[in-house]
Amino acid sequence: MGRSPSSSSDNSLKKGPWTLEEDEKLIDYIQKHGKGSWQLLPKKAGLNRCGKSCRLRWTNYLRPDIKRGNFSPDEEQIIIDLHSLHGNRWSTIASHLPGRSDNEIKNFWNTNLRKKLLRSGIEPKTHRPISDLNLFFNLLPTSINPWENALEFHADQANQKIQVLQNILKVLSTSPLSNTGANCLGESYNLIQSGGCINGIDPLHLQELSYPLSPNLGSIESVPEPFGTIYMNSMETIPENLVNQTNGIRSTSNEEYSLPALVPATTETCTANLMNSINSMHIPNQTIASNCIETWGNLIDDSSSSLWKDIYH
DNA sequence: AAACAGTACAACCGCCTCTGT
DNA sequence: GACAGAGGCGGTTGTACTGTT
Repeated sequence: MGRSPSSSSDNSLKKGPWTLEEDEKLIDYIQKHGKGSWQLLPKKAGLNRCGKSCRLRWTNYLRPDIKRGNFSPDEEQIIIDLHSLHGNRWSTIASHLPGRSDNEIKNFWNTNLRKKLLRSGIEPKTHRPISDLNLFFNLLPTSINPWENALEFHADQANQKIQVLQNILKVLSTSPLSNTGANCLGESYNLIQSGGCINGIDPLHLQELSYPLSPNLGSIESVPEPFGTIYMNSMETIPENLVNQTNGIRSTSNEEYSLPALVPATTETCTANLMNSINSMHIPNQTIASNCIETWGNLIDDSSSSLWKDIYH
């Protein structure tokens, strides 16, 4: 493969920020003669720049159809979606956003979206949950960083415990998995205990994980397991054998699931809320196997279980 | 007001890919 | 098929700007 001589090899060529005069020369030349060869353009246009520099200046800044200014929420979502699909293929992403250059999108990703995803507990590279909790918590504001607020966090354990259960039940009640009734409860406990999520929601961290939704992530076959997470695109029940092989379930469905607002947790209100949640799941009582109830009872009682340790720590 | 930290973004660099010979 | 030139791409850097202490 051939390689163009580095633009840095000619020290007589100007580098750095473009002046207004240079911009005008470039615009004027291209308007009159078209782009043609970038290699020859600077000489013809009377610019002491390399062709690459001219091309970059034109495509990223000077071309008439360039759109400047803040990215709209729609554009943000498109970028996130496309990034989950194509990775750092900025030019490919830019081709879906008229008026935006690959450079601009790249900068916007690195300075905004990347951090936004990190703060949401999502690894920007993989668009999957951050598996390293230290990394995740380090990204949180210190006011909610459990490492730095250990005492306060500890005091809130009971409240969180109940809240997690509420979230789990809420998620289950809005999940297609709820069709599976008692098995769902039991399996979900196993899944959550292993660090999984239900329907894109991570009950352990009391937050909804919002995923860029890419059609090609829809099938179980097409997605390598990040840390034992299954992606599914159908509303069908997950086969029992498949569930047992994995740690988590995540849906790439477009549906938004909203978690219940955090509530003060007294024993009375929590019990009532839990019972309400269970009742709202439309699971026939007789289908809830006794071992499932026992599992959840043990879960609630056993503060030393690995699940609660995950939450507390 | 000054110093420092964080952010945004234009521009550069080096490698890769495409295309013509 | 091998080679060379040109353009394209993604990663990185430099710097201006803004916010915070």
